[in-house]
Amino acid sequence: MPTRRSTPRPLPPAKKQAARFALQREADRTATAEDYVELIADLLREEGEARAVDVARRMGVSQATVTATVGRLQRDGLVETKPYRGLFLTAEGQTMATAAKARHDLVVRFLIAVGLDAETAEEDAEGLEHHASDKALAAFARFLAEREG
Amino acid sequence: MPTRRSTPRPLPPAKKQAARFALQREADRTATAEDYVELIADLLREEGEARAVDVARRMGVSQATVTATVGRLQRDGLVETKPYRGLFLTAEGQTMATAAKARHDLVVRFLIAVGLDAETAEEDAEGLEHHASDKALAAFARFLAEREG
DNA sequence: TCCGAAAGTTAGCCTAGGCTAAGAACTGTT
DNA sequence: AACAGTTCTTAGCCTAGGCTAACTTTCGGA
Ligand SMILES: [Mn+2]
Ligand SMILES: [Mn+2]
Ligand SMILES: [Mn+2]
Ligand SMILES: [Mn+2]
Repeated sequence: MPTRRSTPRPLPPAKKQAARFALQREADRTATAEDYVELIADLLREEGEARAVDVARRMGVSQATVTATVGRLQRDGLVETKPYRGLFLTAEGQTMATAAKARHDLVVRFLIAVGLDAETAEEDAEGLEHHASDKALAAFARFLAEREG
Repeated sequence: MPTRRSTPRPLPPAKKQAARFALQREADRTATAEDYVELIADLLREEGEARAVDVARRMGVSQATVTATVGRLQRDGLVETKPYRGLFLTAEGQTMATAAKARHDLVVRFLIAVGLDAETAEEDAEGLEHHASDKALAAFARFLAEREG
Protein backbone atom coordinates (compact mmCIF):
# COMPACT_ATOMS: atom_id res chain seq x y z
CA MET A 1 0.00 0.00 0.00
CA PRO A 2 1.15 3.57 -0.64
CA THR A 3 2.68 5.66 2.09
CA ARG A 4 0.21 8.18 3.44
CA ARG A 5 0.97 11.38 1.57
CA SER A 6 0.39 14.58 3.42
CA THR A 7 -2.73 16.22 2.07
CA PRO A 8 -1.87 18.98 -0.41
CA ARG A 9 -3.13 22.11 1.29
CA PRO A 10 -4.55 24.48 -1.28
CA LEU A 11 -3.85 28.18 -0.96
CA PRO A 12 -6.01 29.83 1.67
CA PRO A 13 -8.19 32.75 0.60
CA ALA A 14 -6.01 35.80 0.11
CA LYS A 15 -7.77 37.82 2.78
CA LYS A 16 -7.44 35.13 5.38
CA GLN A 17 -3.80 34.57 4.55
CA ALA A 18 -3.09 38.30 4.75
CA ALA A 19 -4.78 38.40 8.15
CA ARG A 20 -2.53 35.62 9.39
CA PHE A 21 0.58 37.45 8.31
CA ALA A 22 -0.72 40.60 9.94
CA LEU A 23 -1.16 38.73 13.22
CA GLN A 24 2.39 37.49 12.94
CA ARG A 25 3.73 41.01 12.38
CA GLU A 26 1.72 42.25 15.33
CA ALA A 27 3.24 39.57 17.57
CA ASP A 28 6.72 40.50 16.37
CA ARG A 29 6.10 44.11 17.34
CA THR A 30 5.26 43.25 20.93
CA ALA A 31 7.95 40.61 21.44
CA THR A 32 10.70 42.97 22.52
CA ALA A 33 8.53 44.66 25.11
CA GLU A 34 7.47 41.30 26.51
CA ASP A 35 11.03 40.08 26.83
CA TYR A 36 12.21 43.27 28.48
CA VAL A 37 9.47 43.49 31.06
CA GLU A 38 9.79 39.79 31.81
CA LEU A 39 13.52 40.15 32.33
CA ILE A 40 13.12 43.26 34.45
CA ALA A 41 10.60 41.47 36.64
CA ASP A 42 12.94 38.49 36.98
CA LEU A 43 15.84 40.71 37.97
CA LEU A 44 13.75 42.62 40.49
CA ARG A 45 12.59 39.39 42.07
CA GLU A 46 15.90 37.52 42.01
CA GLU A 47 18.41 40.29 42.46
CA GLY A 48 16.37 42.96 44.16
CA GLU A 49 17.09 45.43 41.38
CA ALA A 50 17.05 45.61 37.61
CA ARG A 51 19.96 47.65 36.30
CA ALA A 52 20.14 48.66 32.67
CA VAL A 53 23.65 47.21 32.47
CA ASP A 54 22.38 43.83 33.54
CA VAL A 55 19.52 43.95 31.12
CA ALA A 56 22.06 44.73 28.41
CA ARG A 57 24.25 41.82 29.41
CA ARG A 58 21.40 39.35 29.66
CA MET A 59 19.73 40.49 26.45
CA GLY A 60 23.07 40.32 24.67
CA VAL A 61 22.73 43.88 23.50
CA SER A 62 24.61 47.16 23.98
CA GLN A 63 23.80 49.56 26.77
CA ALA A 64 22.87 52.16 24.17
CA THR A 65 20.27 49.80 22.78
CA VAL A 66 18.83 49.29 26.24
CA THR A 67 18.59 53.03 26.77
CA ALA A 68 16.70 53.42 23.52
CA THR A 69 14.42 50.45 24.08
CA VAL A 70 13.67 51.39 27.67
CA GLY A 71 12.82 54.84 26.37
CA ARG A 72 10.12 53.30 24.21
CA LEU A 73 8.87 51.15 27.07
CA GLN A 74 8.65 54.25 29.19
CA ARG A 75 6.86 56.10 26.45
CA ASP A 76 4.42 53.18 26.30
CA GLY A 77 3.80 53.28 30.04
CA LEU A 78 5.40 49.94 30.92
CA VAL A 79 8.58 50.94 32.70
CA GLU A 80 9.91 53.65 34.97
CA THR A 81 13.54 54.47 35.58
CA LYS A 82 15.34 55.93 38.53
CA PRO A 83 18.73 56.75 37.08
CA TYR A 84 21.57 54.92 38.79
CA ARG A 85 19.10 52.90 40.76
CA GLY A 86 17.53 50.76 38.20
CA LEU A 87 14.41 50.00 36.25
CA PHE A 88 10.92 49.47 37.59
CA LEU A 89 7.66 48.27 36.17
CA THR A 90 4.43 50.23 36.11
CA ALA A 91 1.25 48.39 36.99
CA GLU A 92 0.72 47.78 33.31
CA GLY A 93 4.29 46.57 32.92
CA GLN A 94 3.88 44.27 35.89
CA THR A 95 0.75 42.82 34.35
CA MET A 96 2.50 42.22 31.07
CA ALA A 97 5.49 40.68 32.85
CA THR A 98 3.33 38.30 34.81
CA ALA A 99 1.53 37.16 31.69
CA ALA A 100 4.82 36.84 29.81
CA LYS A 101 6.38 34.75 32.51
CA ALA A 102 3.38 32.45 32.77
CA ARG A 103 3.39 32.01 29.02
CA HIS A 104 7.12 31.45 28.92
CA ASP A 105 7.05 28.81 31.64
CA LEU A 106 4.05 27.07 30.12
CA VAL A 107 5.75 26.87 26.73
CA VAL A 108 8.92 25.48 28.28
CA ARG A 109 7.03 22.83 30.23
CA PHE A 110 5.00 21.92 27.18
CA LEU A 111 8.04 21.53 24.96
CA ILE A 112 9.70 19.30 27.51
CA ALA A 113 6.51 17.28 27.80
CA VAL A 114 6.49 16.56 24.09
CA GLY A 115 10.03 15.27 24.25
CA LEU A 116 12.37 18.21 23.81
CA ASP A 117 15.47 18.43 25.96
CA ALA A 118 15.43 21.16 28.59
CA GLU A 119 18.05 23.46 27.10
CA THR A 120 16.53 23.43 23.62
CA ALA A 121 13.14 23.97 25.20
CA GLU A 122 14.48 27.10 26.88
CA GLU A 123 16.04 28.31 23.65
CA ASP A 124 12.98 27.76 21.52
CA ALA A 125 10.53 29.04 24.10
CA GLU A 126 12.20 32.43 23.97
CA GLY A 127 10.92 32.83 20.42
CA LEU A 128 7.85 30.61 20.36
CA GLU A 129 6.20 32.25 23.36
CA HIS A 130 5.48 35.39 21.37
CA HIS A 131 3.58 33.54 18.69
CA ALA A 132 1.40 31.20 20.67
CA SER A 133 -2.17 32.50 20.87
CA ASP A 134 -4.26 32.18 23.99
CA LYS A 135 -6.01 29.26 22.38
CA ALA A 136 -2.71 27.53 21.74
CA LEU A 137 -1.60 28.15 25.30
CA ALA A 138 -4.86 26.72 26.54
CA ALA A 139 -4.28 23.63 24.40
CA PHE A 140 -0.75 23.29 25.82
CA ALA A 141 -2.08 23.61 29.36
CA ARG A 142 -4.75 21.01 28.67
CA PHE A 143 -2.15 18.68 27.28
CA LEU A 144 0.02 19.07 30.37
CA ALA A 145 -2.90 18.63 32.72
CA GLU A 146 -3.99 15.43 31.03
CA ARG A 147 -0.69 13.68 31.18
CA GLU A 148 0.78 15.09 34.35
CA GLY A 149 -2.28 15.17 36.53
CA MET B 1 -1.79 18.66 50.65
CA PRO B 2 -0.56 21.83 48.93
CA THR B 3 -1.13 22.40 45.25
CA ARG B 4 1.97 21.63 43.23
CA ARG B 5 3.69 24.98 42.78
CA SER B 6 5.58 25.46 39.58
CA THR B 7 9.27 25.24 40.35
CA PRO B 8 10.79 28.73 40.64
CA ARG B 9 13.23 28.85 37.75
CA PRO B 10 16.29 30.83 38.80
CA LEU B 11 17.84 33.20 36.31
CA PRO B 12 19.94 31.40 33.72
CA PRO B 13 23.60 32.37 33.42
CA ALA B 14 23.81 35.71 31.64
CA LYS B 15 25.81 34.33 28.73
CA LYS B 16 23.40 31.51 28.09
CA GLN B 17 20.43 33.82 28.31
CA ALA B 18 22.05 36.29 25.92
CA ALA B 19 22.70 33.45 23.49
CA ARG B 20 19.03 32.48 23.58
CA PHE B 21 17.93 36.00 22.76
CA ALA B 22 20.49 36.13 19.98
CA LEU B 23 19.02 32.96 18.48
CA GLN B 24 15.60 34.51 18.65
CA ARG B 25 16.76 37.66 16.86
CA GLU B 26 18.43 35.55 14.21
CA ALA B 27 15.19 33.66 13.60
CA ASP B 28 13.31 36.94 13.30
CA ARG B 29 15.72 38.12 10.65
CA THR B 30 15.11 35.12 8.40
CA ALA B 31 11.36 34.91 8.93
CA THR B 32 10.40 37.30 6.15
CA ALA B 33 12.54 35.54 3.59
CA GLU B 34 11.07 32.20 4.56
CA ASP B 35 7.51 33.43 4.25
CA TYR B 36 8.13 35.06 0.88
CA VAL B 37 9.86 32.09 -0.75
CA GLU B 38 7.26 29.73 0.67
CA LEU B 39 4.46 31.85 -0.74
CA ILE B 40 6.18 32.24 -4.10
CA ALA B 41 6.63 28.47 -4.32
CA ASP B 42 2.97 27.94 -3.42
CA LEU B 43 1.82 30.39 -6.07
CA LEU B 44 4.05 28.86 -8.71
CA ARG B 45 2.71 25.41 -7.91
CA GLU B 46 -0.95 26.32 -7.54
CA GLU B 47 -1.36 29.16 -9.99
CA GLY B 48 1.48 28.55 -12.41
CA GLU B 49 2.95 31.96 -11.72
CA ALA B 50 3.87 34.16 -8.79
CA ARG B 51 3.09 37.78 -9.49
CA ALA B 52 4.34 40.51 -7.19
CA VAL B 53 0.85 41.88 -7.03
CA ASP B 54 -0.47 38.59 -5.67
CA VAL B 55 2.34 38.32 -3.18
CA ALA B 56 1.39 41.79 -1.97
CA ARG B 57 -2.26 40.84 -1.61
CA ARG B 58 -1.56 37.57 0.17
CA MET B 59 1.10 39.04 2.47
CA GLY B 60 -1.23 41.92 3.27
CA VAL B 61 1.38 44.45 2.28
CA SER B 62 1.75 47.18 -0.34
CA GLN B 63 3.26 46.53 -3.75
CA ALA B 64 6.05 48.93 -2.91
CA THR B 65 6.95 46.80 0.08
CA VAL B 66 7.04 43.71 -2.11
CA THR B 67 9.34 45.44 -4.58
CA ALA B 68 11.73 46.35 -1.78
CA THR B 69 11.62 42.98 -0.09
CA VAL B 70 12.00 41.07 -3.34
CA GLY B 71 15.00 43.29 -4.04
CA ARG B 72 16.62 42.00 -0.88
CA LEU B 73 15.71 38.42 -1.69
CA GLN B 74 17.30 38.88 -5.09
CA ARG B 75 20.35 40.43 -3.54
CA ASP B 76 20.54 37.37 -1.29
CA GLY B 77 20.30 34.97 -4.19
CA LEU B 78 16.90 33.51 -3.37
CA VAL B 79 14.64 34.97 -6.03
CA GLU B 80 14.74 36.07 -9.65
CA THR B 81 12.28 38.36 -11.37
CA LYS B 82 11.11 38.63 -14.93
CA PRO B 83 9.23 41.90 -14.95
CA TYR B 84 5.60 41.50 -15.94
CA ARG B 85 5.97 37.80 -15.87
CA GLY B 86 6.44 37.05 -12.26
CA LEU B 87 8.81 35.89 -9.59
CA PHE B 88 10.94 32.77 -9.63
CA LEU B 89 13.04 30.93 -7.12
CA THR B 90 16.72 30.18 -7.48
CA ALA B 91 17.92 26.74 -6.49
CA GLU B 92 18.73 28.12 -3.09
CA GLY B 93 15.34 29.78 -2.86
CA GLN B 94 13.66 26.53 -3.87
CA THR B 95 15.55 24.69 -1.15
CA MET B 96 14.51 27.22 1.44
CA ALA B 97 10.92 27.11 0.24
CA THR B 98 10.75 23.35 0.47
CA ALA B 99 12.13 23.37 3.98
CA ALA B 100 9.79 26.20 4.97
CA LYS B 101 6.75 24.40 3.64
CA ALA B 102 7.66 21.14 5.35
CA ARG B 103 8.18 22.99 8.60
CA HIS B 104 4.97 24.95 8.20
CA ASP B 105 2.88 21.86 7.53
CA LEU B 106 4.48 19.93 10.34
CA VAL B 107 3.77 22.70 12.82
CA VAL B 108 0.15 22.92 11.68
CA ARG B 109 -0.38 19.18 12.00
CA PHE B 110 1.30 19.15 15.38
CA LEU B 111 -0.82 21.98 16.74
CA ILE B 112 -3.97 20.25 15.59
CA ALA B 113 -2.77 17.02 17.16
CA VAL B 114 -2.39 18.68 20.55
CA GLY B 115 -5.94 19.94 20.37
CA LEU B 116 -5.90 23.29 18.60
CA ASP B 117 -8.63 24.06 16.10
CA ALA B 118 -7.54 24.15 12.47
CA GLU B 119 -7.87 27.86 11.83
CA THR B 120 -5.99 28.89 14.95
CA ALA B 121 -3.37 26.29 14.10
CA GLU B 122 -2.87 27.95 10.73
CA GLU B 123 -2.70 31.39 12.31
CA ASP B 124 -0.21 30.43 14.99
CA ALA B 125 1.92 28.27 12.71
CA GLU B 126 2.68 31.30 10.56
CA GLY B 127 4.65 32.74 13.44
CA LEU B 128 5.71 29.68 15.39
CA GLU B 129 7.33 27.95 12.40
CA HIS B 130 10.18 30.46 12.41
CA HIS B 131 11.12 29.76 16.00
CA ALA B 132 11.01 25.98 16.18
CA SER B 133 14.49 24.49 16.06
CA ASP B 134 15.27 21.32 14.17
CA LYS B 135 15.23 19.50 17.47
CA ALA B 136 11.77 20.83 18.25
CA LEU B 137 10.53 19.86 14.81
CA ALA B 138 11.95 16.40 15.30
CA ALA B 139 10.11 16.15 18.60
CA PHE B 140 6.88 17.28 16.92
CA ALA B 141 7.34 14.67 14.18
CA ARG B 142 8.00 11.99 16.76
CA PHE B 143 4.90 12.97 18.62
CA LEU B 144 2.80 12.75 15.47
CA ALA B 145 4.31 9.44 14.43
CA GLU B 146 3.60 7.91 17.81
CA ARG B 147 -0.02 8.77 17.98
CA GLU B 148 -1.00 8.74 14.33
CA GLY B 149 0.93 5.72 13.16
C1' DT C 1 -3.62 49.99 -33.61
C1' DC C 2 -4.26 52.32 -29.58
C1' DC C 3 -5.42 53.24 -25.17
C1' DG C 4 -7.16 52.24 -20.56
C1' DA C 5 -6.33 49.23 -16.80
C1' DA C 6 -3.16 46.51 -14.41
C1' DA C 7 1.44 45.72 -12.90
C1' DG C 8 5.53 47.33 -11.39
C1' DT C 9 8.94 50.90 -9.87
C1' DT C 10 10.59 55.02 -7.68
C1' DA C 11 10.84 58.62 -4.33
C1' DG C 12 10.34 60.03 0.06
C1' DC C 13 8.85 59.14 4.42
C1' DC C 14 8.53 56.52 9.04
C1' DT C 15 9.60 53.30 13.27
C1' DA C 16 12.00 49.54 15.56
C1' DG C 17 15.97 47.83 16.83
C1' DG C 18 20.62 47.18 16.25
C1' DC C 19 25.73 49.20 16.51
C1' DT C 20 30.17 52.20 18.16
C1' DA C 21 32.40 55.98 20.20
C1' DA C 22 32.43 59.52 23.28
C1' DG C 23 30.95 62.05 27.14
C1' DA C 24 28.39 62.84 31.52
C1' DA C 25 26.88 61.51 35.98
C1' DC C 26 26.98 59.00 39.87
C1' DT C 27 29.05 55.98 43.83
C1' DG C 28 31.97 53.76 46.72
C1' DT C 29 36.45 53.61 48.51
C1' DT C 30 40.25 55.38 50.10
C1' DA D 1 36.90 65.40 49.63
C1' DA D 2 38.53 63.41 45.54
C1' DC D 3 38.83 60.39 42.04
C1' DA D 4 38.55 55.79 39.69
C1' DG D 5 35.51 52.98 37.92
C1' DT D 6 30.75 52.07 36.87
C1' DT D 7 26.64 53.28 34.99
C1' DC D 8 24.10 55.67 31.94
C1' DT D 9 23.13 58.86 27.98
C1' DT D 10 23.98 61.07 23.67
C1' DA D 11 25.22 61.46 18.96
C1' DG D 12 25.52 59.50 14.76
C1' DC D 13 25.23 55.68 12.04
C1' DC D 14 22.93 51.42 9.83
C1' DT D 15 19.31 47.85 7.99
C1' DA D 16 14.73 45.78 7.73
C1' DG D 17 10.35 46.43 6.84
C1' DG D 18 6.48 49.14 6.71
C1' DC D 19 3.68 53.20 4.27
C1' DT D 20 1.63 56.65 0.34
C1' DA D 21 1.77 59.06 -3.88
C1' DA D 22 3.23 59.50 -8.30
C1' DC D 23 5.28 57.69 -12.15
C1' DT D 24 6.39 54.23 -16.01
C1' DT D 25 5.75 50.13 -18.39
C1' DT D 26 3.24 46.47 -20.25
C1' DC D 27 -0.79 43.89 -21.69
C1' DG D 28 -5.13 42.97 -23.82
C1' DG D 29 -9.46 44.13 -25.72
C1' DA D 30 -12.23 47.15 -28.70
MN1 LIG E 1 11.01 35.82 24.31
MN1 LIG F 1 10.46 35.01 27.71
MN1 LIG G 1 5.54 32.38 8.65
MN1 LIG H 1 4.75 29.69 6.50
